[in-house]
Amino acid sequence: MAGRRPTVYDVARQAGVSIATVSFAFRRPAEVRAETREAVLRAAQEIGYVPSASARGLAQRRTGALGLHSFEYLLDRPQGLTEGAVPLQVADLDLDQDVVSWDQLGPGAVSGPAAFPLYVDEVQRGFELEARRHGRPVLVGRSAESGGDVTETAGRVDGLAIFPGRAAERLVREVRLHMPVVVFGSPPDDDPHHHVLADNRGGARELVRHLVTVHGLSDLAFVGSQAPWDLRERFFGMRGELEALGLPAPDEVCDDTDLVDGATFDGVRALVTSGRLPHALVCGSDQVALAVLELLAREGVRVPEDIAVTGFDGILAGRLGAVPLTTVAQPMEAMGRVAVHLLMGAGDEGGRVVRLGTRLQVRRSCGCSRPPTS
Amino acid sequence: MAGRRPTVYDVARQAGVSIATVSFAFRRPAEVRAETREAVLRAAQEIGYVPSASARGLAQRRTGALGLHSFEYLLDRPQGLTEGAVPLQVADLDLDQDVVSWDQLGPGAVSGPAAFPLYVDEVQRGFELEARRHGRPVLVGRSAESGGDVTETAGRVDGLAIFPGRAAERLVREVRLHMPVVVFGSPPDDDPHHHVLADNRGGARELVRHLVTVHGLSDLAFVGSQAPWDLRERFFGMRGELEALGLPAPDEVCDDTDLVDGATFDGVRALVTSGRLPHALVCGSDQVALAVLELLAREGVRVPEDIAVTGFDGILAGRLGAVPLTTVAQPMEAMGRVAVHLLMGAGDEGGRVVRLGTRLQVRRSCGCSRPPTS
DNA sequence: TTGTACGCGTTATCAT
DNA sequence: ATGATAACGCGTACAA
Repeated sequence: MAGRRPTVYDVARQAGVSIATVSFAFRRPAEVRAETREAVLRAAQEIGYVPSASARGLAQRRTGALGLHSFEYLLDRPQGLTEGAVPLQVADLDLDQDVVSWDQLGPGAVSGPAAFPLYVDEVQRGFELEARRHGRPVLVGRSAESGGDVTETAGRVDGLAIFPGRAAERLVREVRLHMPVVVFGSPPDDDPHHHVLADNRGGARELVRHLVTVHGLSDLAFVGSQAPWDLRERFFGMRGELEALGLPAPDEVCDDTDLVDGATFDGVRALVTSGRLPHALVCGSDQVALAVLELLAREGVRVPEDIAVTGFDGILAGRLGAVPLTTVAQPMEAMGRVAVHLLMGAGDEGGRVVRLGTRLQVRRSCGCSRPPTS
Repeated sequence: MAGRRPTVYDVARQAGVSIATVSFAFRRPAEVRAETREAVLRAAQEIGYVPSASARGLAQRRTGALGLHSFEYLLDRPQGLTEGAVPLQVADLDLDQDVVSWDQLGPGAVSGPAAFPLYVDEVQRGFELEARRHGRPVLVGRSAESGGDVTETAGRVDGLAIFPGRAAERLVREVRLHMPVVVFGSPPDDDPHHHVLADNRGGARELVRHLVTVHGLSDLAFVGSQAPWDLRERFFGMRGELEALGLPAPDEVCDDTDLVDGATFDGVRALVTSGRLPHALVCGSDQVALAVLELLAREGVRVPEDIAVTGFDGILAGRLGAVPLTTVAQPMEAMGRVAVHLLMGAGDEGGRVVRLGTRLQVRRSCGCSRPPTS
């Protein structure tokens, strides 16, 4: 199994031909005599020859793969955002036993439904499916927030899609890659990249309209950091719709918690303690909303009876809790597919901006008892 | 953005040094004078230099990446197994609009919860997380059942994990790759590969014990193709436990439907039509069980009142249906992590076999009303 | 149809 | 500390 990997030279020698013939036998089978081709393929099979993508990529100046790189900050949390279970440490296991029992694995044996699949994962699925349709392997790279190793991923692919994460927007703008690049959910600047994003403002407006006109709620508060561009957009959308409906709109978010380690939600806590709850907490993302739901449950605040809570994204976890989450769904799989489509599009130089529509997903947390759509 | 990718030569010229110095500046920063290093890095940044993984891989004889290849047969089904919604066709979209509305995207806008994440996806997540921990990018390759392009993936990585899928077991046994290989859920043959699998027999036995001793069910029928090795193991486990409990065990499965296009479940249908239902349908996998649940619902058979139904795997979709599925959970994330661990293990030549324990997941479909565990 | 020879961009081994 | 140069394995133009 180990040992040096066989090369065309080995195959050529084995088959009694030249390396060019070996290459031809693989790349243009039609242009080589049948029996030579057979001999070559058999020789290759026998010695376990696998063409080196490195050498091929070098010769052709293209790797053939597409890349997806995400800057993540909270990964590797088996049970979800707020519960801090420790991920499985494989090195600590004794793998030589007959059976490694479930109990030895601990909570990291399976990915908790609150931790997977998140937004990134669902977009990634679309990316993988569309790449497969084009016969392209996908290289998945992930790095900690603002880590510089995008280049590690970029060096391996012909085109790259990037999740800028929470604070890496600037980094992305400065990156100057000589290949097509798609950036998800970041501001459509005058950079040379393609942008794929959801209609954040439109989605937020539709959500607010629902809360106001269907449920008669008027005092809405926004929860979520304003650092990421897309969350800012959602806040603006909320304000815009409130104003359009002739209601007062808050100037500031009521809580700018970012979902880093030990998210405290001081703003929300303050509201709860003061006893002066708004009618609804409009959260910047599902992950924020789920954490807020957990907090409220601990504090004895009932949702939706005492207060409505909404999210944004449409991740699966929002359906699973005790209180199913009303949210604005993004077309996540579609976003991944569109990214691949753009990366494969040869001619189009410039940075195209593709904005995809959202869909209001009404569930229980806004006060709807029998949701029209699941 | 386009144009030739800059190389070390370009950087060298720009910085007024030799290519060796450029290489050193990146790889052994300590061994180069501070100001030259600065100059080099600045030059690289300016012209957008990204090291070519192909060239590096060629020179070092290793790519640095790990691969995960799956042979799949049913992919790209946005809404799940039995409903045949068409996946999104990106090419048909007009991406130049202001906003591409949700309705134009159709059902393929998001991955249906019955289609994602499936078994493979959850294992893949563990694989990605563990690979990230080791600083390794992951190459995801997928091919249609029995497609030969494993080599496409293998040529790009230093180690490869393979899902042999439903019928590609033989293919995997014949593959002779000169790198560490992990095979998921296939028989631990005398091949040179590592094997990572769940305790299929043990899990099935625990499940059957529950059905018999807790619910008093004695007439159990197995549903699922016996082509895949792991499903055979589960059937054997069921028979073994029945015999151990002094009950008659069926010689054959009652339905050997494989989940290919238009899975018909003739065996199950026959049972329903005949009106002589067994006490329980023990399904070979969650996906089979979910399809069976759907079929029974259409036929007006109530679960668990008229018949119990169980699955195997523990995928998320099993929790989401109208009748939450009792199943045997595999430690999917852990399996992916262990695979990476084995691939990174340098010395160990031979094929190790790691068998991970399962856990009975009791929900409603077996007749339990208040499940002890969720 | 098949063989020879060069280039792809990087690393690493020498000299200097 | 830095520069010249030889691999690395494959594709391909060109020669035979």
